[in-house]
Amino acid sequence: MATLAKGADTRAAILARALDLASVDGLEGLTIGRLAKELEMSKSGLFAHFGSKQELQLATVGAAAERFRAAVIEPALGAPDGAPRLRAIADAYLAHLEDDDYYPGGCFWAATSAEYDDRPGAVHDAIAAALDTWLGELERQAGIAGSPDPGRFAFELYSVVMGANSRFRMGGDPIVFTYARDTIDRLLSELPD
Amino acid sequence: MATLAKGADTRAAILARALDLASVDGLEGLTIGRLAKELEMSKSGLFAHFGSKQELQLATVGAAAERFRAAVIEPALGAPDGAPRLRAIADAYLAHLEDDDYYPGGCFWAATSAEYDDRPGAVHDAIAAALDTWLGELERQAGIAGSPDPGRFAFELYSVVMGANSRFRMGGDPIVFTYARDTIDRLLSELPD
DNA sequence: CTCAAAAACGAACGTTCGTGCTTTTGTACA
DNA sequence: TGTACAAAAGCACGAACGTTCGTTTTTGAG
Repeated sequence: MATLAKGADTRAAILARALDLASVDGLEGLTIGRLAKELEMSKSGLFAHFGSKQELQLATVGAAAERFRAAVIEPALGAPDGAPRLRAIADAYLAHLEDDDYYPGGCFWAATSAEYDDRPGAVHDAIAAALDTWLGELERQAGIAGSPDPGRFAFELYSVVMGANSRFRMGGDPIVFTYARDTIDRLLSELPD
Repeated sequence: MATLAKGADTRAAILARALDLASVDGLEGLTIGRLAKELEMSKSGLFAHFGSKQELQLATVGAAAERFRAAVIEPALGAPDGAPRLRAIADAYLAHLEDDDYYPGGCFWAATSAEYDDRPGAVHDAIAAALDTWLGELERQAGIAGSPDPGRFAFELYSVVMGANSRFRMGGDPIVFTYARDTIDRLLSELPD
């Protein structure tokens, strides 16, 4: 009983590769022809799994959300709510930026949110929803941790980890991770008790 | 004597429009055909000004650097070196994000640096150089202001203003500008005397 | 073993991409 | 007024884009 769901497996393989390509070239630069060539299958065969490029893009966003949850959110679920959870999430995020085995093009959300911030449509909405979910979780945990302004806290945390991604991608100097961790230390130390 | 340098004027008009398009669709999404259509001129006529798409992209990056300097750096030159200069730069940056008359797609550098962080080549290098210049100026001013770690200071300042751009573009809630200004207040208040 | 459904394929479509070549237009100066 | 030169246009090209079609291969259930 080698493979139960052959079609679903292929689809998963397509999306895994699509994630890598999109983190480098964006969701517009993600091309059906190139994706098919890399997977050694035909354009039309690949295309049939999604029916349109937009559906492929949406499926890729969904797969990115899954991978992000597995790499960043779930490892942090062992930490207690509040400040420890916030630290665990931030650590997991920064760690997965330093790990080349994840997106070869850095944070998928940094790349695609900058790409789609001005393009209305379903893809924009899907990315915005994923980011809101993440920021909402940061805000929720900041509230539990006793932050006087959880929205502001979540914004600062988001900014510094995204800034580290941006600067590391462009400048290549890993010292930005130290900067980011120091800033996170300070942010967390300002929380009550 | 209506126009002295007709060719140069056309070129400047092309680049001004290219800046707007690129801030929305990126430097890859910037297309010679579309740019020509919007300016009501022929593809080939426009193309002749640059000779290649990459030259157009590089010229656009140069024009973006000029516009950025005019909108953000020069208005801040009236403020004294150090903390006041840093505040003036940050204020000018945030103000020009709120002004729709500048890039309709938000910060040009946020959009294009995310786009090109993994594409090696001359365009990447030009963007990286412009960002390094800006961050270098922040770092220099932080040093003058007496920051114990100017590199870290510059990183934090960069992260928070870029985070404001990113969140405002995607979420649309202008409260992030308040968040950013509060964070900048705190950063500056930590500088000696 | 059969056979229908699912999956993948190959070829072609209309369009747009960047880029080259040739020709027309406009303008400054002799 | 004629000429030289820069600017813009016109036209065509090969390649790649997303998409559609009809066909072939693979697969799992009866």
